[in-house]
Amino acid sequence: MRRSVKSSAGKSAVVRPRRRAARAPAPKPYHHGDLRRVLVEAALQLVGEGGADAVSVREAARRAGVSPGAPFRHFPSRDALMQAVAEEAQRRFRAEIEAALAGAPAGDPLGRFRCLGLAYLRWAMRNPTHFEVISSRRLFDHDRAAAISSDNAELIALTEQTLAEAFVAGQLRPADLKQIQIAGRALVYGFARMNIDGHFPRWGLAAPEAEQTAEAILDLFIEGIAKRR
Amino acid sequence: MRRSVKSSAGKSAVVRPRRRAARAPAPKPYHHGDLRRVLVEAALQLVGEGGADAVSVREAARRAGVSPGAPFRHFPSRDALMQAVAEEAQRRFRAEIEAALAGAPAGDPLGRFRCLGLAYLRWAMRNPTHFEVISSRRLFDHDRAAAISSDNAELIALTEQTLAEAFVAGQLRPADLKQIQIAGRALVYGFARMNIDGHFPRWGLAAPEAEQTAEAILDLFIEGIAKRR
DNA sequence: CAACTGGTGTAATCGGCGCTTACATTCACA
DNA sequence: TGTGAATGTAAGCGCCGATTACACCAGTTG
Repeated sequence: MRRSVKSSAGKSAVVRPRRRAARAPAPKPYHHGDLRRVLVEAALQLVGEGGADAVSVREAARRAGVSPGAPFRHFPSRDALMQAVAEEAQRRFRAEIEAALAGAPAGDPLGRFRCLGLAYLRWAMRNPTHFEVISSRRLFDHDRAAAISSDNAELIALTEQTLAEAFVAGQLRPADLKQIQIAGRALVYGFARMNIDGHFPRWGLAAPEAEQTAEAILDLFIEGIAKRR
Repeated sequence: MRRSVKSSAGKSAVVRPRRRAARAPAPKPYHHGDLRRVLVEAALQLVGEGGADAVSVREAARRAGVSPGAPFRHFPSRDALMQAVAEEAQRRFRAEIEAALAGAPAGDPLGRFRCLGLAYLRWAMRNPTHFEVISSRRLFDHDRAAAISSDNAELIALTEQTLAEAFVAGQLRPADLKQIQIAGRALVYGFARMNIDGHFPRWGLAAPEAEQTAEAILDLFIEGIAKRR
């Protein structure tokens, strides 16, 4: 929408004859080779530059050095491209979460729960546009993106399990676990989206403090659900 | 973006001669009279039908019965129109909040805080697209929308004050009030956006239960910050 | 009353976009 | 070596936001 992308055009540089010379390094192979991946990367880059709305199929094609119609050989629609972009972003997100969880204390479920939330918040704060892509169903159809759905379902199951462990370990005050889980998700998701949606300036929160505030509200929440000592 | 709007066009009905006949009821006055307001209403309607992205200046003009260029006499850009739409939505939101607060218990600050959160959640759940418009800075420039900014600043100040009252009344356990406020906001905002962004189906939350879950997580949060009895 | 002036709408147009179709080129495999 | 499928290009459709030149109308002023 509202393409703000201007694109410096150019591209006039020497339209070499297509016939590949005997020893020339194949200046313009007709077939790109890995266009699909390059398109996703270009789109991911566009997301990083101007948000999800700044992604246009044509611009991605331009950056990949192909004609405007070429991407439609690989993606039936712009939304399908965005879906692939979202899958890639989700892949990175998940890798981060799992890495964080690997370095979490084993015997302290609530501590692991905190690690999960912290990793979620950190990644969202440091990759706001990528987070934006995976957060809204408008940008891609979550239900159809099997990879994403299962990824997310796994993450949901993971927090559920962690919370259950924390409960049996006697770390939680009595409450509905499902409600705790949803509330926790709403908290971190809301904080991340407040960042994306530009709410923090109005709260007097600059970028550097935002991340430590994220940690603070997570701890506030956890204290709220933890059994008082 | 990605106009899905089809618009049945038509509009061919009798292009009466412009000269107004002696007693005719002025079939097509050249000047619309209140185009600005009508455009905002049309845009608001479009938001309700297909989300914020479904708003196009041309479609709003179509529904107002004017030419595609006419809106630009009143709004320098589509974003300016969206800003006006957001101001209208924010006006309604604020009215709802204030009405809810009017019927809140006077001597119980924490109860009033709960009322605030509940009104926020309820309005957001029942007017998801309107909420979407006022929630994202992408759809309009919050900082330039003086009316909105001050509205929102007032709401922020209101919750801050309510929390402070709850604290002096001894209703809160020791904690940073600002952090409580931000956490509370993140919670309700996150829940509302999870609804907008279509997360709830993945959580097994249907529309009817969502609203009572909203209440439940709000209570969970409030119990977390309240002084234990 | 007539003429001017400023506000508001129309018509035409521009470039960008998503997407489709027809055609060109190349690769992989029989 | 030939041939079909895969993958690129070229051209074009209709939509969009936005701009410009022009038409119309209302209210003021002489």
